[in-house]
Amino acid sequence: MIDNEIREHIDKISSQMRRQYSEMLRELDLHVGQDNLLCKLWREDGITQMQLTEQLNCEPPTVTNMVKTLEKKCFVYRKKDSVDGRVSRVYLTEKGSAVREPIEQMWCNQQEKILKGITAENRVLLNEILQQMEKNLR
Amino acid sequence: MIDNEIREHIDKISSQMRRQYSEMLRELDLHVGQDNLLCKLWREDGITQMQLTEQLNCEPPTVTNMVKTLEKKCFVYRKKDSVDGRVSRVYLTEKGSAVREPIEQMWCNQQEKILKGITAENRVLLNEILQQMEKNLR
DNA sequence: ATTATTTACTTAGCTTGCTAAATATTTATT
DNA sequence: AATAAATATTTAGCAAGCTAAGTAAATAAT
Repeated sequence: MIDNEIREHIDKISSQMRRQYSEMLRELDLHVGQDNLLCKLWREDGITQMQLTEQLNCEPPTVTNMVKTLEKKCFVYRKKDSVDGRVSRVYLTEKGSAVREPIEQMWCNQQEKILKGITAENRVLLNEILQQMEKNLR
Repeated sequence: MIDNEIREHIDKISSQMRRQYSEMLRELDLHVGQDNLLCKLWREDGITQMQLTEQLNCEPPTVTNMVKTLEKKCFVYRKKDSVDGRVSRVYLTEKGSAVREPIEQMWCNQQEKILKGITAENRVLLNEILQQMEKNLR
């Protein structure tokens, strides 16, 4: 069945991508997934952990742990919100800002690699289909 | 950039799929990923841990741990190979065979869900593109 | 035959990701 | 004002997945 093949392809592509990202990120002393968290801070520095859980689509303890390890490695730091004492805001350090370029370069390379041999029209179509699939999962 | 969108879509789809599988598998007392391991045994019972690492495309310690927890929960059992003393073979228990149907049903439902609204021709095309992408990653 | 290398697996220790339960602060109720 | 409920985060504990380093058995080299 083709539907089954599609599910298996997606499974394999995502796990293989993850593995390759993992390898490349190691050189920057980062773990897979941490690049996505930093990306949210590049877009808006100082967002709350709650906003991170929403944007990363994960659970609060995951953010707590990720931020904690990123803090230990000096990519980010935390500061309590001055108005709401419950809220913890996450900020980039210089080191956290500095890895932006190599990470974006890495993403770019990976995109090129994965889409090699696929025509421009097919990329557009693929994007539409994936958008539909993403919507279907919500 | 559309290439960047595609990468992000794949990221989101796979993590969302994983999350939903996780939820459904909990009812069967299984963790996400364990369904894939069991699947290999349905195809061929009694394969070695080495074969599992190849087929699951993961590292030996991952298989060791997964098999260990699946053994603890009585889905599989291990037996040393009679010829080669290094080799450990993994076998399904009755319980491990019994979850095949609900798991395959779950996969089937998820496939239907994710491909809703995508035409038959587009599914064929999507499958071809994904196949290409998978090859690109090797 | 003995030693060295390869192969299959395990152990220890890490991070992501989860759930369930706890803490602390803020807001809503009474 | 005192109490209850909601919100943001943390802690504890689990499993997947990884790397690096260890064990044990089989094979190759001397």
